[in-house]
Amino acid sequence: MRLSKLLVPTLKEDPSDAEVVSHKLMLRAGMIRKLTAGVYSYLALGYRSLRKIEQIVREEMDASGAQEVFLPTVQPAELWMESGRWDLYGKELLRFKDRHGRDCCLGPTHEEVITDLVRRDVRSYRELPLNLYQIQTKFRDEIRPRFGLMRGREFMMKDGYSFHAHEADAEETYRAMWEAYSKIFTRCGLRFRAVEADSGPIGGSFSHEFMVLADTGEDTIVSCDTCDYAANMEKAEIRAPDPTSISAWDGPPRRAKTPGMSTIEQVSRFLKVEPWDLIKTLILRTEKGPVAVLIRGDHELNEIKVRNFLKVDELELADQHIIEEITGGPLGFSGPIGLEKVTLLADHAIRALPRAVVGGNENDTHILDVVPDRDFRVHHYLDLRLAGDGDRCPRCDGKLALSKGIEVGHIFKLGVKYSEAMNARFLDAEGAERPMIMGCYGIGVSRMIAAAIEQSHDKEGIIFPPAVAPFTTIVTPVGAKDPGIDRTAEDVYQELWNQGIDTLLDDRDERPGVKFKDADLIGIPFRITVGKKALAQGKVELRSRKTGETTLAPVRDVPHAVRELIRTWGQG
RNA sequence: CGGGGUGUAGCGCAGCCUGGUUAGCGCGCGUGCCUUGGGAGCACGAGGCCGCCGGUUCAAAUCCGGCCACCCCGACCA
Repeated sequence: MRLSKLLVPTLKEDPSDAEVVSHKLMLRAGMIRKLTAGVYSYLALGYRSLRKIEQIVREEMDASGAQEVFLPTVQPAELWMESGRWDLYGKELLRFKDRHGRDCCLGPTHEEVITDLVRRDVRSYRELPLNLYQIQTKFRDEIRPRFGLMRGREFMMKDGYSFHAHEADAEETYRAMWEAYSKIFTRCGLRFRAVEADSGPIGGSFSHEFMVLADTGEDTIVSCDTCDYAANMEKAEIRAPDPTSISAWDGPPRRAKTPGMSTIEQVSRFLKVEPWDLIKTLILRTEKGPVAVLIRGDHELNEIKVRNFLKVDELELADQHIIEEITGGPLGFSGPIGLEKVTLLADHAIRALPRAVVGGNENDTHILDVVPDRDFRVHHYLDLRLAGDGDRCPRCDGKLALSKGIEVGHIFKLGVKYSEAMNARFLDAEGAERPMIMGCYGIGVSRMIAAAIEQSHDKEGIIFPPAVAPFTTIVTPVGAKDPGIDRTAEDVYQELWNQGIDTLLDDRDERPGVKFKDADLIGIPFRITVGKKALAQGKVELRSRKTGETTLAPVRDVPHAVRELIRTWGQG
């Protein structure tokens, strides 16, 4: 295509309302424009990238045995009431009424619709398994959309759902999706990692997130420096410390006045001890009643772990009334000694404390020289905290390290949550009626563009991997008054298209500097510069956006040379 | 939803505190000359309901009130 005919409104300056690089660069490169908060229009370049990613997703999904369908965006409330999510989903679900006053919503996801579709037409185990997917616009009315395509309200997503007669079959598809996702992200030229994720209260299932590695990512990845264990923050397990060799303190506990000192920082400074000598006593409220959780002073609670152990949905810090009722003391001075009324959970690290400081369950009082299991009794020692740099790997002797990523894919074994709620049943070989076992598999297609840019850019602009670039090459004639240059540029351009390489021709009447800057900004992987000097030898220049390396090639060799560059792109 | 901030030409901004010429600057845009290997130069020019509504005043981009939009931080972390 000819750049002179495309709408590519590049910007020299950063738009004031963009914060992250991918957002700034996509705006500057003329790929997208904002319509309203979290909602973007795709211009030619942005849409080409989007479609390239879609196509890769489509090819790999089809190859994995899934079939593409297209489901409605507007969905009736009844379906959501049936699954129970009409009340649960919250304000992210954009609701409205049609002209007849019927409640409707814009689909933020499609479990209900797909389950409804399948339950109507599938009766027998002979028709299973099924794996259906679509690539479609989703709308989630996020509290605070931000970062451009990274966290929009309207976005493009590939969502897939599978239906099975047996667990084993569901797991096989799960693995197939894992493979397909790995191929997709690899083909897109992304550096990524699949990490274990928490599967929530649905139970017994498992889940993986696919994270694009980027320092600017919003999500934290916990990974082992030795083995291939990797998990997200919620899920990351920590190996318990070895039984301590330090003999416990044999003196009695002492009470100390700590006026107004209720935070870990205040108490440790005041008593001249380290934060890891303290025990935080957290009183939590759940729908099954209050519990107390002990965490070392320098550690942080992982609420998901508590939730999963207790099998509760609601979990929050108790208010001061509950705290006083449970502990007899005010908020900020809770401790495990004498806590008889509640279950007491403790992180593994507590057991290894030889001589700790705890709250006194009395205003302005802490207790020193406390020995766990001697001075108070813990009901369960568990892994209850968030992983940190240097914690021990649960699978090997390695150490855990934290890094940042952008979630671009999530695969999930759903089980029978929706099939049960919505009565999606089949008859098995014995003639018994059973709910279908489901899996669901998502890819944030539009987010992948942003992730690719976050991962790959420089001061000049975007550095697109060839597979997701709006165009693979750009032919840039410089020296406008020379008809030989224009003709050669035209020839190269035609030849590249003839050979199936999508190419942009910068036929604008602009100075070379402008063309170069724009080509770099929009991140076309390879630039073919047609200029006087090289052309005198019958050659053109071939430049890699990524490495900046330039080589000379005879005109007829260009398509071959480009293919070679694409092939070796990832190794540069 | 709580807190903070910003709305002035297509984009980025100044002006506002201390009301008073024709509301400026850079980029971009148009025309012409010139230039042509990393966002050139000169000249001329077009382009503004100063977010919206109301109030104060002889007079409002500027002061006051309300509304709207957008951005940032936070939103069960002792």
